Amino acid sequence: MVVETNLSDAEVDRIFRALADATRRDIVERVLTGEQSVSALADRYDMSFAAVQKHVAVLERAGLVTKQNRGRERLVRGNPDAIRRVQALLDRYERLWRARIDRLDALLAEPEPPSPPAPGQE
Amino acid sequence: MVVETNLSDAEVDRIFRALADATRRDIVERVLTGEQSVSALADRYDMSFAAVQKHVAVLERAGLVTKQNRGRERLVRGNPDAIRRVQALLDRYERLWRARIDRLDALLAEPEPPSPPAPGQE
DNA sequence: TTAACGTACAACCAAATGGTTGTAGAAACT
DNA sequence: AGTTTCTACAACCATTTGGTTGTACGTTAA
Repeated sequence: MVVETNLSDAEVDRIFRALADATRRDIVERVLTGEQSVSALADRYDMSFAAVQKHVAVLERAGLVTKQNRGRERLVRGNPDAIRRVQALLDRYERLWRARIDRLDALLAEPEPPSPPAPGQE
Repeated sequence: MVVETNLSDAEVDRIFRALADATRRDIVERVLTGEQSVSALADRYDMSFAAVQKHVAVLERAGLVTKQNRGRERLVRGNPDAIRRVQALLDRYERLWRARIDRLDALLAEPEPPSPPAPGQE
C-alpha cells in the first residue's frame, strides 16, 4: 500500500507539534479506539474543559482528528490517514539511514585504502 | 524485529517536538545520509550559526542525533534507533485504529438492528 | 418556560520557542 | 606568536504555547 506524502512543511510541522504533548497523544489513542465527545474527553484529564478543547483544536488543525456534530455534542474521532502519512515520512528517514549504512559497508568491503581513486581510469 | 518502546512521556515529547520544525527535519536527513560538522550544516541554512547550533542541540536532547568530537569540529550524525522507536509508536496507533475498524465491521455484520437489547434477558 | 448541559471563544498570564548579537575558548594554520 | 576557524554560551527579544477564568449561545431535559 502506497501512502501519499504530499505534505507541506507547515502541515508536517503541525502534525509533529500536535503529537509533542502527552495529553494530546492520549486523546488520539482514545478517539482511535472509539469516538468521544469533547466533554467526555475533558472528564478524563486534570485540566479545564477549555484546555482540552484547545488540545482537540490543535489535533484538528493537524488533521489527526475530525469533529462531527451530534446534537449539542461534538464527536471527536481519529484520522488514520494522517498517522499513515507520518509513518511514511519516518520510513523515508529510515531508508536514508539504511542507504548510508550500505554505503559504509561497501567501503569497508573494498580492498582499497581510503585513496580517492579517480574512477573510470582503471 | 521488535523495537523497544520504553520511552517516557517526556522523551516522546522531545522527539516529536524536535521533528516539528522543517530546518531540524532537514538536518536529520542530512546527517542520516552522512555525518557533518555543525558549521558545515550552518552554511546550508539562511540563519546564524548559533541558531543552527540550537537546532542541533534540540535534536541531540531528543536523541535523534549524536555529536562526536574531531579536533575542533563536532561531527553530527543521525541516530536510527530513535527513528525506529517513533515508528513503533505510530504502528501502535495504527493498530489501535485497525482494532476499532474491525469492531465496527463486526457490528455491521451482525443481523440485529441498533435496538439496545438489554442483554441477558432475551 | 426554565434550568442544565455541551460547546465556542475572548482575554489574560507564565513559560517555552526560535531567532538575534556578542563574548570567549580551544584547535589549526601561517 | 598571531590569526583564523569551529564551537559554546549568555543575554536579549518577539512570538507561540498551554494553561486559566468568564461570557455567550444552541440543545436537551424538567
